[in-house]
Amino acid sequence: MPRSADPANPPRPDPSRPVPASRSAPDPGALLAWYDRHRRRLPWRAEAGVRQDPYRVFLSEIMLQQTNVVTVTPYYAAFLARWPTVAALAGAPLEDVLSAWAGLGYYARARNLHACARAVVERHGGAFPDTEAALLELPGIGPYTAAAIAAIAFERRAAAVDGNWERVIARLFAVEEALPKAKARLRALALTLLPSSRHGDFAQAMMDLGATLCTPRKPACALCPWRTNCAAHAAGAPERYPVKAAKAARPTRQGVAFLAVRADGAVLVRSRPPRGLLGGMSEVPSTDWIEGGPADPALAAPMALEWQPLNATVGHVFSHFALELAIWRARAPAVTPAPAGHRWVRPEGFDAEAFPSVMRKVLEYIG
DNA sequence: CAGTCGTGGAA
DNA sequence: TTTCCAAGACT
Repeated sequence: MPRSADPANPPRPDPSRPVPASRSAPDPGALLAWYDRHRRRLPWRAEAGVRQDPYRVFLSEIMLQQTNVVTVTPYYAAFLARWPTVAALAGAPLEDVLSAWAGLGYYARARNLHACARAVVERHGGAFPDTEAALLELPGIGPYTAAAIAAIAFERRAAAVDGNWERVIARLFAVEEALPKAKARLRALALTLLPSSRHGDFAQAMMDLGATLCTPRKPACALCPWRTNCAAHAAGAPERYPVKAAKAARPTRQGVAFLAVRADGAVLVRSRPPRGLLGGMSEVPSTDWIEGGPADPALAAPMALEWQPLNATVGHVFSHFALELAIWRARAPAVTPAPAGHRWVRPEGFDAEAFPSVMRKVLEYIG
């Protein structure tokens, strides 16, 4: 391959800059040796040299998407205790899965987790397929997760390129192209790093490296097994990589939540539409959430009661907008029937409901 | 392909 | 307080 895209105008050495010392290619063996000494013990990780149950790899990988280890840990333990096998999870009602997932965020993951378990049972007889391509066909399993399961559970040679890999590779090769456009280039570079054995260990070693040494801020380059192979380190600017595109500003939307409290303490609740924001989750009835707020909130009240605006606002930040939710509260008689599509839920039943975090904040105002 | 889709912790 | 960030997938 030519060094320049333009053969008529080949790049010329810049005399004002010294030619950088050539770096040898990163050796996967060096990373694996580091991993053998420093591998983290995590609840979903098998002992060294032992292949992990594909279901456990699957469950942990879905939960870990865009979510910290510390946050995932208790959810992983609860799911594994309640649904120890993919067949058990497939047999559960979706509402149970959603309520167990409540608080973890990105609720499409819970819907897809459940759909995937059912697909594994129905299409594959309850055993996860053991190739990256077949895994990729399952709901909720994308390029990263397919490669991670294939490598960790089945010892397939696959590049499980996650945010850690991207950061490590961007630094190793000083990739100037900005994410997310750079994803294809980073993946191509990742494929050049793969070892010829220990594929599961290598996938996890890359993640450990990114999580413990090659961190976004203040990377511990002095301890890195690939220190001498790293272009960003050689340039003295590891934190400059990966380059990222600017993010869009986050607008603020307003709404009003209607907190109807029955004489016995029950609260009026409904379920959100099955897809989209907080899809399938439980909620206190509210107006639409829109920039500038609803013109006439009273029109959205779930039933005719004496609604009292509280001097309180619930603030919550979603991934792509912030929400300010005013609280209107009303007391309802003991025998008030629930309007169509709604139900009364007493506080003892809250744990069985799929209340996302924003709704748990609203429910603090029961009074 | 850029927008959608949560949450809580750290700096 | 604000910003960024964490083992991404789907449309």
